[in-house]
Amino acid sequence: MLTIGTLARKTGTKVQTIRYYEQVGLMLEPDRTEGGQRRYDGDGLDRLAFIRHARQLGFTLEAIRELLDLSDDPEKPCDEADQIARRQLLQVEQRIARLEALRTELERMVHECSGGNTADCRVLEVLRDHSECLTKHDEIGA
Amino acid sequence: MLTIGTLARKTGTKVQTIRYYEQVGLMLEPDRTEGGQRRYDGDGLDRLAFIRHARQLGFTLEAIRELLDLSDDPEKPCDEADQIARRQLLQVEQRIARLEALRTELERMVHECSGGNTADCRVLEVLRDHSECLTKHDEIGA
DNA sequence: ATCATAAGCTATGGTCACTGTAGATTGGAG
DNA sequence: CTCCAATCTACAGTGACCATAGCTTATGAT
Repeated sequence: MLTIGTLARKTGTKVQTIRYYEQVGLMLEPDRTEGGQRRYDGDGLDRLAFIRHARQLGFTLEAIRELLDLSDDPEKPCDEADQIARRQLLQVEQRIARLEALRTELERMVHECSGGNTADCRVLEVLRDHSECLTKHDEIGA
Repeated sequence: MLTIGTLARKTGTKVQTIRYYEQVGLMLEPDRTEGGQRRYDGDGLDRLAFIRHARQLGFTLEAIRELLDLSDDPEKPCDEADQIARRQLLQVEQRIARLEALRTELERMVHECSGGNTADCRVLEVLRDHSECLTKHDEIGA
């Protein structure tokens, strides 16, 4: 039986985060000691590892919830899990594309800065005048 | 003189967002009509355009605050603005690197899914067992 | 001059995925 | 039995907004 702290260490998760996952229904309510402290078994560890791994791959908690539901029912067809992963892949690809446009723009800003004073700073100038941009970068929140 | 709604349309910003920028001190308090409605001039428009453009390039509001301060004082040396932009570039590059690792992993998951049922779904399997990963992807929040 | 209504106002709460804090309680080692 | 780290609950805060409620103002039509 693992304390929440041990579980946290084993999975690289903050203790509060585990409690948060329980609160939002991703982690199941574990057994408690007489005094009310959580004690986890192997299943709890597996489930948390699954959640953390999916988070590292950028899945939202909502997507992870779906994946866990699928995972709990081994008879269901695999399509849904596949769909979720494909959606995630698409999102990652879009993010990369947008970030690459930003990188280009930032590189241009930085390389053109010749080190005078802010009155003729290229960085500020580019920010002031969007029309100087070579790339499109229209959405906010990379 | 522009109403907040017109300013919003011209810059592709939500009205509430403009009021939020004012609240956190990024936008200066504009003149008001007798009835208390905000009226903006060209400076307000320029300032908002600057903010939005910087946001599109991924700068945080805190970084934008610094950039605006620099921009307001044309005598200051350019180094600081350059530093901020370089930091931003570095962050963007790191994000791209991490997202590319995720893309690789997700592609592998998706391509190996042969479409049975969830019991032997590769997507779920990979999520269950981190050791199957070929790439490192250790931080959360791409 | 009056009226309708679109657009503005403030204040507050919600989002996502946590993180941090305060103050009380528990568990295990010495 | 005492001590202290670890745990507990409950709540507030983060960033960068977005949405809502309930009210007031500005403007164009009559």
